[in-house]
Amino acid sequence: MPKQTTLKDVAKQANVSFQTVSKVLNKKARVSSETEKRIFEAIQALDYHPNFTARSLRIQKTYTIGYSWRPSQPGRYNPILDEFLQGMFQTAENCGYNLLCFPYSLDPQKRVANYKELIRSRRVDAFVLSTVNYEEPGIRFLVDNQIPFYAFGRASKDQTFPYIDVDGGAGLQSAVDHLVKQGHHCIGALAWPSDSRVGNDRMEGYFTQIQKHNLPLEGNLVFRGEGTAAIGYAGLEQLLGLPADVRPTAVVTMNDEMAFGAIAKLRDVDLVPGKDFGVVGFDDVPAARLARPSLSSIHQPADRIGKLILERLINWLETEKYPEPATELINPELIIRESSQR
Amino acid sequence: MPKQTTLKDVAKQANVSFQTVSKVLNKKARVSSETEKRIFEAIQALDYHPNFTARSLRIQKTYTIGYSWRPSQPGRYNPILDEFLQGMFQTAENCGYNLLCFPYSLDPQKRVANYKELIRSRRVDAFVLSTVNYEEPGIRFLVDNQIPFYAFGRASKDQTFPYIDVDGGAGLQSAVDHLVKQGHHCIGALAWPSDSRVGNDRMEGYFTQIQKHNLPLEGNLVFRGEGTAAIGYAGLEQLLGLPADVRPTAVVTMNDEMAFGAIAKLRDVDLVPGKDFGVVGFDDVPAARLARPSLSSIHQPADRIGKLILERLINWLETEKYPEPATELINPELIIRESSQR
DNA sequence: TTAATTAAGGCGAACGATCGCCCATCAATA
DNA sequence: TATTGATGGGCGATCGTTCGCCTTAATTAA
Repeated sequence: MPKQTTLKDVAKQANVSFQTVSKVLNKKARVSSETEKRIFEAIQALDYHPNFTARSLRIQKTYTIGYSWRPSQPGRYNPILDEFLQGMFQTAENCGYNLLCFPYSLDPQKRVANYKELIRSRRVDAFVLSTVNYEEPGIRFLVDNQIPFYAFGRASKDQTFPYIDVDGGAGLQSAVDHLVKQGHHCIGALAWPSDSRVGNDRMEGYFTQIQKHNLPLEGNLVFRGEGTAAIGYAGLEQLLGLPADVRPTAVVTMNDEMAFGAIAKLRDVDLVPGKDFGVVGFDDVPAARLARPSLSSIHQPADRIGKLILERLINWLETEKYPEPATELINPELIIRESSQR
Repeated sequence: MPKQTTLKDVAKQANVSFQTVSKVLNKKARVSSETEKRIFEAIQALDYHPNFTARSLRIQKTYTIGYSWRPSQPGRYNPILDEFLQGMFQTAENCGYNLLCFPYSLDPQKRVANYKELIRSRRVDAFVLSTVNYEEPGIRFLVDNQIPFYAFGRASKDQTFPYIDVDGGAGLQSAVDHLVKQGHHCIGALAWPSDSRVGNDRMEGYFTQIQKHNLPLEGNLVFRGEGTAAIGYAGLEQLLGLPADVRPTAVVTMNDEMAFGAIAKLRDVDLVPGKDFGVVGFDDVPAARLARPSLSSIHQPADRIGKLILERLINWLETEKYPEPATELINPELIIRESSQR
């Protein structure tokens, strides 16, 4: 590792004090345009890059934001991770910030310890959180200690903190509307277990819109389970087993995997997806577009959300003013494809 | 942001000089067990966490490793990103390191500028690279400037640098072996364009093993295109259109998407995947296990590779000895499922 | 008895930047 | 002539560590 060129080297070359060079770089100096020119030439000639660590120490800011997320289970995958991360990176770089990524512990207490260590050791200025469920001890810790952070997603309603979330409920409303327009009068749902905060937000939109259209809303129109293709398959099997007068002719689902499972079941009983039975997924995974029939699905603009979260968070850090409004909901977009059209 | 507790606070409480506290923490002191106890009690009581920035500045090390990767194209996804990242995070944390992630510019020159800025400003000590194709200017820059880095993947053969890669060729060899065992005597391939380094490494294994088994190896048994389901579909269509005496009864593919496309084609012409025509994918995406028929595929241990790369890189940084051996190949595992069994 | 060694810990300097205060010089004003 | 104000830039202090050298007292070896 070669020795670094420092302010002092530049100063010597330009024949000024090193503090003056610093001031010129930070535009805090009153210097003659002539010396300024000399300084910039020296910087060019020596290929000077300011030492970030030294700057951080003096300024007491790291320009670094911490992020960790729950790893996807083996055999599953996170459909928006890459896009979300890239969105954040972009904004971070534009604003002179960096993202520090660290492992997500499955033990909530250890998670809190992680946040604490990173913030107390001044490795990061703030955090981004995601995969927030109802009770996240990390959130309480951050709020209590007034540590700036933004979440992708809500928690329980009594916890207030800055977040941006996808309005999953609105997404499901538009899905129901769309299916109604396609002529469906009985619409089921393949949902997540009722301890899922994200799932419940989405289902609220389903319930609202079903009622609005005066459609049947019996308990057994909603099948709950984890979001796998197998559960989707089993769920549709059960819905198709209902008596003809209460049997749905379409389903909304909490993710595309369940939707694909449902379509597999339709095939097995010789029903044509779209024509005979409508299916709408959630996430708009790449396979949704490529599948045959292609899958209608609700798309989350992960890239935009990543950018937005970082903009808001950085603005908070720079102005030191708590964001207002602190919470925002982003409308997802229903992408209509073959699986829901007659 | 509350004021930080520093070494001096601890020292005052323990009634020693702050440098002594530092020495105790770094196990570089000879102190009586009694004062040592006092110091640790003070640390506990004040909840002291060493300031990482100050430490970095003094030590001239950041304990931070930079990583950026090519974002997945819209409508596609990176099947091993999450696992690879988590593997790296884990090892990094265990060794007291952190990962700094930054955007990947599509402009190679800007990529080099990015590396340079991060290393010259002393924000990171080293880099991890991935998605390396034949000619990566970033690699030349890092090698020329003797900046420590490890790559996930090889480049052209005349560039020597430390990397770990999946032995894709070995993966394809085992796939061919497996298909031969299933009784196939003519095996095609759905490959990537021939400017893909990763693709060519894999195909080499195919060619080798086809020759070893004395199977036909005509040019038109290999169909090339980007790794999408549509290309897989089109590719298989062409292979099935060959005269009966040179028509393959199985294919290996460069990724699972192409394999799924191929299976879709088989369905359309009423061939039963596995029984009538063998298909082996690559990547072992989650959907491979869940699809019907389930897809045989070649699995890359991304988690293990992430861990390994960081172990090697950190070892290099700590010992300051160029890794030996500098390059390693990891055998992927062929997961046999329905799509390749009769 | 004296010199040499060891234990325990103090202290100044340095890492590379930023910040605020100070001091010349010179022209304009009272 | 003395005062004011602006311009251009120097300089000490500081952020929180670590490192190496030094001091003092006690212990051991010669």
